[in-house]
Order: sequence, then structure tokens, then C-alpha cells
Amino acid sequence: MIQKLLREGVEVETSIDGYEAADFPEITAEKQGHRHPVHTVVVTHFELARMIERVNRRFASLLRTEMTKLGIEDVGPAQAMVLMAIGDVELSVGELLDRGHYVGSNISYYLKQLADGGYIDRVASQRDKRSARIRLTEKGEQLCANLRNAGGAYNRVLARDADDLRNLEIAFQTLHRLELVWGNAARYGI
Amino acid sequence: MIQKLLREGVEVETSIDGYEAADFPEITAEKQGHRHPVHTVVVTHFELARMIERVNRRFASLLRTEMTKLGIEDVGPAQAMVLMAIGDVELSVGELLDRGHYVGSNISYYLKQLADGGYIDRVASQRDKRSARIRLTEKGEQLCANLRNAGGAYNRVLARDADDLRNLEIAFQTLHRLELVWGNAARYGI
DNA sequence: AATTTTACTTCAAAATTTGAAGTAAGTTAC
DNA sequence: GTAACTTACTTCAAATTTTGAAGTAAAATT
Repeated sequence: MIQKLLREGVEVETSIDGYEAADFPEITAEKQGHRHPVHTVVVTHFELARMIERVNRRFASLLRTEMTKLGIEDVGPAQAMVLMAIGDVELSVGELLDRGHYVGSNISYYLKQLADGGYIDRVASQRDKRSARIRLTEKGEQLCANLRNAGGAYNRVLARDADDLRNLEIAFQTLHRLELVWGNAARYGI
Repeated sequence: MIQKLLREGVEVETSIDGYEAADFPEITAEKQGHRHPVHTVVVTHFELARMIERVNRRFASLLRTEMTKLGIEDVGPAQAMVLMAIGDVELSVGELLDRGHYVGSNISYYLKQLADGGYIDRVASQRDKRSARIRLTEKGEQLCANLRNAGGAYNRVLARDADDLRNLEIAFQTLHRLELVWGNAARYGI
């Protein structure tokens, strides 16, 4: 059985596509059935990818909503993610590229908009004048803080007890592993 | 400690952004340090979202490469994901929307391209002539089969033992939970 | 000093996504 | 039975995001 799974995928509770889970946060956040899978199906590499795509889409639209509430009009959710990627450190464009697996021209474009909007400062490095040093302005920090603040509610819903924490941790690590495996495969072939 | 984490995030091994993990599949696929976190940092809701974004980006480019290898020129990775979402069942556009949290006009657009490329068949339902029934053609099934086949190698790398399987399962379930929480929040507010 | 490499930017084109408006079929309420 | 409404989808134009090719200037190498 394990052998077969190793070849083909992973067992998981619940149907992959039908959303039979209840449709309200109070209920879906409950633990019923979560720890003790009943009937199981097989998840492949692709099912995971599809799940990731869906979750990503949901988050993007959530972020868009959050930003609309904050009255941010000059930049979109993608730019906000770049802002969050910068965080509270000063870094070069190259470092930022690594942080998000962006493409250079893409980041360059976003940084231009963020600089125009006054969210970041861009200074040529003293030691290497090719390299631009990026950091958030007051305004940029404020936006990040607001977004993080709005996110607090989700943290509370998602991480309710030690069990949740463990699962989130495992999910994070597993995604990191996917990131490495898929990334290396793209560069060196599997 | 737990109380603080519940409010702010989740403990995880390793730095979030620096990729100090080795850069080759052989090494990164190893288990060293994976089960026993040493130094820990806090992951928030946002770090998870950023991770998901990165992993999604990586997968998309992998899929693009895979499709180039297969000589697919008429549709892109996004359309291929739609194809995979359809799978081996016949369904309506509405059902497909639910499967991927797509927007209607978007799917409509993709379906048009997929139909033009001969990857899907589209028949008006007998019972309700507004509703289009979608299913893969021979060609569509072939592409899906090829992609699934290419994906087999990743399944083997990602799911090497029972421990990996457990982690992948937990990651899948946790992402599903994120999907529900973020989705409900978008519709009803948190 | 010439050449190559690095670190980025620019620009145009392509791909993806959104949103508003439309159509046609089905449903409901007179 | 028909007017009004809803559902299931499509179309189109615009916005956003992403890619890729070409460029620039500084640094490193030869």
C-alpha cells in the first residue's frame, strides 16, 4: 500500500473538489473530522498544485478587498506582496528577486510603481553603483503594518490551538520543500 | 508561549526568506533537520501567503517548461490547469467555476481557447439549454495524461516514505482550510 | 585597455484577469 | 399566459500581471 502511494500520491480525507465542508467560518474552523480521516482519496503532485493555485487566488482577492478598504488605489495586491517581501530590511533588487522567485523585469516594473507611489526609497549602493538599495518609506511601512494588522484576525482563526500550530508549521515546511524541488527541477531537470 | 503564538503566528525552523538550504535536489530532498527544528522563527498568515505565491509561481513555470517539451503551443499553463480541473468527468461551466474559484468570464475565455484547440467538447445540456456540458476530447485527455505522467517523477521525489506522505497530507488539508477561511472571509467578512 | 559579467532598467508584446454589459433559457408571481 | 426575475453563461474592452529581448552602466576579469 505504502509502495503504491509512494508511486502515485498521498492519501487524504475528503473529496478534493466538492466543497461539502460547511460554508461558514465558525463551522469550518471546527475540528470535526479533521484529525481522523474517514474515507480517503489519493492526492497527486497535481492536486497539490491545483490546491495551491486556488488558495493563492483566494488570498489575492482577499488582499484586494483589504486594500480597497484601506483606500489604496495606486498599487495592486501584487505590489503589496512585494512590499511585504521587502519587510523591514534594506536590500538590493537581486535579493528581492530571490525572495519571491520573481523575474527581474517584473520586479523592476513593480518597484517603479512603488517608488512613484512613495512606498519605497531607492538609493544606489555606495560600494557598487550598479546595485540599487531598496527600503520602505514611512508610507510603505504604514501600509504593511495595516495589512499585517488586518491579517491578525486570520491568524487567530487559523491557529487556535497547539494542534493547529503544528499543522501550519508542517504545511509551511512542506510548501518550502515543494518550492525547492520544483525550483531545482526547473533549473536542473528532475 | 502558546498564547503568544496563537495571537501572532506559528513557529517554524529555518529562515523564511534566505535560502540557506542547499541548492541541489539530491541534498534538499534529504531529511536533515526537517523533522527536528533547531532555531525557530514566527510565521504569520502573510508568510504563508507569500510562500504559496512563490510555490505557485514555481509550479507555473515548471508546467510551462513541461508543455514546451510536449510541443504544446496553442494553450498556456493556465489553460492546462483548467484541463486538469475538468479531469475525466463531464461537468457544467458552473461546476468548473467552483472547482477552481475562477471568475466566470475568465473560464469562458479559457474554454473558448481550449475548444478552439480541440482539447474539450462543449454540448448544451438537454435538460437545461443554458447550461453547457464540458468534457475532454481524446486530445485533451492525452495532454492531461502526458502532464500527469511527467508529474510522476515529482511524486516520487516528494513522497519518499510514510513520513513524507503524512506531511503532504497535512499540508493538503491545511491548505484546504486556508481556502475555506479565506474564501468565507472574502464573502462574509471574518 | 579591451572584454566579459553583473545588476539592473526599459519597452513592447503576450498572457491573464477583471468587470460591465449582453443573451437566451428557465422560474416565479401574478 | 405573460411580465418580471433569476440563472448560466458569453462577449468584449480594459486593467493587470508577466515575459522576453534589448539596452545601460558599473564592476570584474583578462
